[in-house]
Amino acid sequence: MRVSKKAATIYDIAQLAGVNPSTVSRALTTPGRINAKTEAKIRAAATELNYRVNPFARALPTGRTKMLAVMVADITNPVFFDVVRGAESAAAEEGYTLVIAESQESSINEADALERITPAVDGVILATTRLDDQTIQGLNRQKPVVLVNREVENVSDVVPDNLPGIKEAVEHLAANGHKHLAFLSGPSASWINIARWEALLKFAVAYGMTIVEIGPNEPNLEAGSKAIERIQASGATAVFTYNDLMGIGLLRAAAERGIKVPKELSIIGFDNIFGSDFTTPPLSTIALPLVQVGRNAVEAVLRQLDSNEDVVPHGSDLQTAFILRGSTGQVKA
Amino acid sequence: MRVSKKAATIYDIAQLAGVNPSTVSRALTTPGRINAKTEAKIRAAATELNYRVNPFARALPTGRTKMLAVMVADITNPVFFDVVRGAESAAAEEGYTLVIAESQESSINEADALERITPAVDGVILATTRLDDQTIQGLNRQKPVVLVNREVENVSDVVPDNLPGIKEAVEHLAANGHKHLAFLSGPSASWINIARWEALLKFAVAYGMTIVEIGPNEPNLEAGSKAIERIQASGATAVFTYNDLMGIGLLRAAAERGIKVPKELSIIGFDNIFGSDFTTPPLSTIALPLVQVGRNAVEAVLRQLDSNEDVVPHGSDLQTAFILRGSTGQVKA
DNA sequence: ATTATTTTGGCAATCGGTTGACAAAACTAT
DNA sequence: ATAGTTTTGTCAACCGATTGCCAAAATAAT
Repeated sequence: MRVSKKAATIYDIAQLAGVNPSTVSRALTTPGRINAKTEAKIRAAATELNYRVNPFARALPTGRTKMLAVMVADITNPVFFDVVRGAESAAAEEGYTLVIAESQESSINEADALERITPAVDGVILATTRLDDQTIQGLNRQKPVVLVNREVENVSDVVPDNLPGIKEAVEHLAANGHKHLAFLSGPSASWINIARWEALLKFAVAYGMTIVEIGPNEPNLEAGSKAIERIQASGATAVFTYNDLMGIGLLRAAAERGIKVPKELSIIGFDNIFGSDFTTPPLSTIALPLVQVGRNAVEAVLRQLDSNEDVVPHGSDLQTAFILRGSTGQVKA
Repeated sequence: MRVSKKAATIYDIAQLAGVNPSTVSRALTTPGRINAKTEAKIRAAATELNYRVNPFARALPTGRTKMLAVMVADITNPVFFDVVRGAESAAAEEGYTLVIAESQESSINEADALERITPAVDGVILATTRLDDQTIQGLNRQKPVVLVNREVENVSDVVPDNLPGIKEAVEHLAANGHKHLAFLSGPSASWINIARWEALLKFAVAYGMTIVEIGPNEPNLEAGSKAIERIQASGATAVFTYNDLMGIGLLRAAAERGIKVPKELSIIGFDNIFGSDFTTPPLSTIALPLVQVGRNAVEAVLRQLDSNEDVVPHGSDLQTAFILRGSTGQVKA
């Protein structure tokens, strides 16, 4: 067994400083409560002993662990990179530590992982959860929950406004002569998938275009590639994919079959993930302010924790935006 | 404040089952210690109350938290995601939870974050740390440490063998008529950077080629792009970049200047990150078995934890491999 | 039937902090 | 100088589990 001269405790400090342990606790946690000189002495002793508060000992009476959980469906999905990054930095600023868990796109794993982690954290951020509304509401009764890209009644969320980005994108296609659109959809249980579809539907109709949904599909490269036949069969000249990963898959499949993008087919993804501009042509996409989403999610959790509000009102000032790159263009003459 | 009917404790179970709390603890943690019938009754009560052990209460007497920390330099660097993924799944299998912290490529942040997290975990995995050897050895005295892609005396590590992949790559270049190589190096403090350079040097010389080091550089896209002039000036016909990110940056800069890859310049990255095959041409690279690296790192930590070994011997059976894609080819006639 | 042995479960101390209640000390005001 | 207030630090209970020790109960052996 690692011997590791075990960490100093407040009792060690108390002895060194010649005061009671509870005085040490007060000096360290409630500045001002204790006489300045005594506090200085205690702080000096703490420094000398290289004291670090034992987070578990503290968590026991207070119930606060200073940890937040982020649940993601797939840790290798680049969408999460930025969300996690934003969350990480916001959490660190407030002295919180992030715990990241992965559900591997399965609601069973997700429930499991959540059960393991929930007791250990002060709040939970669910990014692309597959849980049903009831489960989420139940969880929210135990610990503050914030949803990313999903809305559930009585649960806080951070959902950038879909409409601006989708509107711009549809406008762009209309301006380039497209008449027939397709949406290569993602998991049917995905709230954001439905939200995207509904917004697309609305704008396509508004601009006098037809649109069909092709799916559901797994939200990955492979599913994007495999869909090429159905896309072609649909007669659509432009296709939105549920996410960039699928868009990239589709781009590849098109290249393999000699289908020219954007000449014969325009492709627009969602998310603007890392690497979406590495492709040839670079993928046009509807970008989410992912870093800010992560930050806002942490803030929302902490707000619930600090205040006694049970629910933070829906809605955020975050917006999507269309990023025009090379995978979209004029419809074939 | 969230009311949350507070979680059931072993005392609640004890009352419901009509036994002593310590009996509950034994029944739940030491199967067999308690009469089967009593244990069944206790388990039933636990299930009925939806009991979850409070990890903090448990951690206090045992000192074990069932959590492991993974420290990464940059959470947006795709290299880490596979490592984290591997680590996550290995940890989950053993009932451990991963805590991920980011140093943002700064040794000060890293020391800070480590100080915050170390008391809360049973072991630490350092991926691309910027800490110096002494600090790492000091940390290793407190908690088991496993290094990824770095070696420090008396500290365990997981380092795939560089040589096979580099050898293959250099051979490939030699077979294609290259005579002058360059290595676009990464951070000078990076152990793996030095290891890669030394291996390249060795094989370049062995195959009768010249090689120069160009750097140090930040390990990101931008630094790769900015290096294009120096690469050209060096007269090298093939360049290895410290990582794929830099290789992709270089690829882009080359495209912008009309330099044909691989006709005029061959480029080989390291790591085989997500997206390295999205580029045009797709990037040839030296792949690390990153997922397995993550898994092995967790295993190494747990081995130290379970046994009383203080150090696990260096070396692993993991290897690098050259992945031939489109960014390398025959030297210009 | 009695003693020896093994199981089983309860008691109580412990981990390292936090915090309400309270008394001693210090300070203020009259 | 005395009573009234405020400040400061101590005491002790508590958070929820774990675990060594021990006695009671059950079982086995003679």
